[in-house]
Amino acid sequence: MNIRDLHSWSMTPAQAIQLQKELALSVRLIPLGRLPQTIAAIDCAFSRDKKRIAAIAVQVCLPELKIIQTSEAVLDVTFPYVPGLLSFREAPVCIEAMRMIRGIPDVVLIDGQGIAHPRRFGLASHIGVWLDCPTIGCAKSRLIGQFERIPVKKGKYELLKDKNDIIGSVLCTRNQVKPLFISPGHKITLDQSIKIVLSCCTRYRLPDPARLAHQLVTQLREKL
DNA sequence: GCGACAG
DNA sequence: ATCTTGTCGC
Repeated sequence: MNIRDLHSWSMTPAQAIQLQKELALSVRLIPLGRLPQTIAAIDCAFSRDKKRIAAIAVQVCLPELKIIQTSEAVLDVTFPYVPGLLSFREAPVCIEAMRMIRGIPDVVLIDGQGIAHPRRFGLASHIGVWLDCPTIGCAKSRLIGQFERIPVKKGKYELLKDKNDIIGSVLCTRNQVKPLFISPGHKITLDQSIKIVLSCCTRYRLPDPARLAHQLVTQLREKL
């Protein structure tokens, strides 16, 4: 897919925080126009020496969830891991992997938070704004937000709130298994995000596309 | 000051 | 994320 640069990735954590506040203004939680026919998922892994980061993008079709194409990218790590600033570490390689994808998927699943973030601009939102396409944050654990009780029945969920905002949901994707933290990243609503993630869940905690991307990037990791 | 803290 | 063995349950 064609992608244009929005900004440099070289900056200090303090500058990164300021940039997130500015870019968060361009996040649009508008409903997805039509039912998604193709969905992509991206996952990252680090080289053994932790100096390089790799990403795999997997595109599948719905509702079959069959792989249409995959792509990969490897870059040098240039930013430390700081809670709240994950995109400055992982977004560059994720974007590069998406650049190698032919066509444009209807929605992209990201391993991290969407707006369920201190400045409402998690990894999924950053990638969504950069690519100007719908993204869903699909995290395995919580960054911020409160919720009532942990759902344990597949398909059930609790709203994730921060102050007076509903920033996402705690979604059970498989019976009796630790829930996922779903939040819209860009150009999609929370309700649609939940439904789409569930439409990708067959027999595992992670939605199939995300699981596939994780398996593939883990293999790629060994060849680094 | 103390704990929490995506990947 | 990464390291790291066995073990409980469907």
